[in-house]
Amino acid sequence: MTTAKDVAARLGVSVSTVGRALSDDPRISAETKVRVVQAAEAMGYVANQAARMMRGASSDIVGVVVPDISNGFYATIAHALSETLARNRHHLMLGETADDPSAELRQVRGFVAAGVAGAIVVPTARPAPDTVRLLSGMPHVQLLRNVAALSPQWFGIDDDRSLRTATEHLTGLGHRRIAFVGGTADLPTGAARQRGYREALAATGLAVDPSLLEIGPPSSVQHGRDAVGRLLDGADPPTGIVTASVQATRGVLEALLERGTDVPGEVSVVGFGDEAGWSWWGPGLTTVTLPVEHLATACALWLLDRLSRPAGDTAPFTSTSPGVLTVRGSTGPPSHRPRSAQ
Amino acid sequence: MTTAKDVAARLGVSVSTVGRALSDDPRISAETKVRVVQAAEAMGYVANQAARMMRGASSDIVGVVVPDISNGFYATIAHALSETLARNRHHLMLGETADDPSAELRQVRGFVAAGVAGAIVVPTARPAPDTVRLLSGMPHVQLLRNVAALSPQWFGIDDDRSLRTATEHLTGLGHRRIAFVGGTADLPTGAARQRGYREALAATGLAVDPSLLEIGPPSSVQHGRDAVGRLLDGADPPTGIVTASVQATRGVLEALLERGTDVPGEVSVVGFGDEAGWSWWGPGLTTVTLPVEHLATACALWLLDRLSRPAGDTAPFTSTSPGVLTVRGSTGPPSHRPRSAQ
DNA sequence: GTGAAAGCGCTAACAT
DNA sequence: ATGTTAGCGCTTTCAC
Repeated sequence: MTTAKDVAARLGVSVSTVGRALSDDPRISAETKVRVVQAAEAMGYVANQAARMMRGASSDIVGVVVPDISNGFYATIAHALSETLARNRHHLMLGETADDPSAELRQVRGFVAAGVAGAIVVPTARPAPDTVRLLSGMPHVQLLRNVAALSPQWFGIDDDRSLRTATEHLTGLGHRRIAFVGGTADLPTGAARQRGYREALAATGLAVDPSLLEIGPPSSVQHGRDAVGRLLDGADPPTGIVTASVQATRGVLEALLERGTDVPGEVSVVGFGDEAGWSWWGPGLTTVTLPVEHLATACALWLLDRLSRPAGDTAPFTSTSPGVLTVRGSTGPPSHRPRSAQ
Repeated sequence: MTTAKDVAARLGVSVSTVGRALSDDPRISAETKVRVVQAAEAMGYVANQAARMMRGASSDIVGVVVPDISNGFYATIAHALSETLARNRHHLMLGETADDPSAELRQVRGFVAAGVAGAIVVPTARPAPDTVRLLSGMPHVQLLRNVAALSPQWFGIDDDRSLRTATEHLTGLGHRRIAFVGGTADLPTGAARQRGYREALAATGLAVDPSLLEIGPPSSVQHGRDAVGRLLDGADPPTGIVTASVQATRGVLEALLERGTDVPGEVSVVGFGDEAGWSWWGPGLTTVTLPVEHLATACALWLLDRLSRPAGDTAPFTSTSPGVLTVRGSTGPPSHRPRSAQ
């Protein structure tokens, strides 16, 4: 690996001259600068970041933690982050947690060891104390999920409003038995989405029927699948379903397709997020489209800005963007089948 | 930040004693070890990784370069890599190239600067000379794509056979006008896939009709969309289409849906890869399912093994896995519409 | 305008 | 069994 010393030797100058020329120091003559830059280029010189960091410089690496990169939702986010970071001459270290706090801790430990400049985190429901401590030692932002133990900087979806929008779409169509399929209230996102659902029902004077509340683990396709079975095979099935996570939506869609359920004839469905293929699922999925790319980009830009500032500049900051309802074919008025109750 | 020096000073021993005690050196007395370990713990000492790396220690970071992480295909790969690396106590630095050699170079420069232990690369068609040189300086493997300039270690799909399988499925059903929609032969993968298509046609004694060859940029959804228009609006449209990349498939599916084309009545389609939702696209997409996860896992394991070996152990190694045909509803016998030619 | 030298924190070869 | 010293590659005084 070529070092500054090698470049200096080749040109018959000192290492300090090389260093200064490459950092565009005003004291170096234009001619020398050109010579040095060309030689460095020709020799494939890349400054050793470890050596720089020993001199107190912070790296140009930003750590990013997501639950699961194979989830299209997080893949989109990672892409937006990666692009924004790259455009600003930064690099990305990626860690997956699978929603496991100990995996999260391992990843954050890796960030510290690598000396990342900062971190962007989609945290697990309850990060380990060590995770919290390590993250406190570096600039970081929370993305999507917001846990109180971490920094008060957060970029997220307006989860409450998104689910209210979804649910109101169904109440507006005349539905009165609307099921909710989503994650636990452990996660602030889960709690907010449930709240939106409840608010929308309350606004129409509807009570929440506990048998229509299908609460499962954070990001579980399986839970979505199982919920469909329980709901539609129940004594008094819903005429509408709102889902509250991308994975739950996925499961619900798959299960409905397998059962050959008539959508929206037998049941209307409003999804959460908009993944590849959802527009051509059955009659086309009516869904709450989330501005994930903008969100991720804004988040990355905020962190980059934060990194360029002197330390300690940490005013609480929160940014939420609402989802937008995209109406396709999976929702319609409830059918009036004979019903014992009601 | 407490350093080994601080710990040494507190205990009145030398820095080397501290270093040795913490690395469990057999020459240090048990009693001293305990004292040092306790003091280090109490003072919150964490070894400076940058300093270690300057001493030649390699990091536990593996660089991964993919064209585009928002592409579900690569997201799946990144997930498999991340999981395998994490299980082996390694971390992942992710770079996207967007198939641009200069972006690729920037990412690889980042890897070098960060002192990654090795790299897993899905290379662009023509990596920059600098990219090649930098990668030569570290253990690396090619994934999916295989360019001659880089190391002879490669894990990929048997592209030739996969496309032959896809094409033979259509010839077997009686199709004689089969279009190919895929990327240029610039990329070895593109070339091999075209070859498979040609071989399958040749096996049935069919000539390649240049007007049915829709060759476009590497990973372009748009090209897939445009190709459908040109093919179906042409004078003598095909009765079958095989696609040769995930993105091309995506484009073809979208375009067919928009046109409202009858599949497989008007045209049969065999896809490449199997993304979320393809099973419920129209009549269900018949496609060549690729063993990407196994491939990525094997690739990561190989690199990890390579990293644990003494340097120079670099026998050429190639592993290819074939795709498997999954038959769904998008393929059937050609319909016999009146035709001027033939 | 440029060179020489110190030092960041660590480890390993070389003393005791 | 422990201490001393050199040096990794870089930046940054301090000299000239």
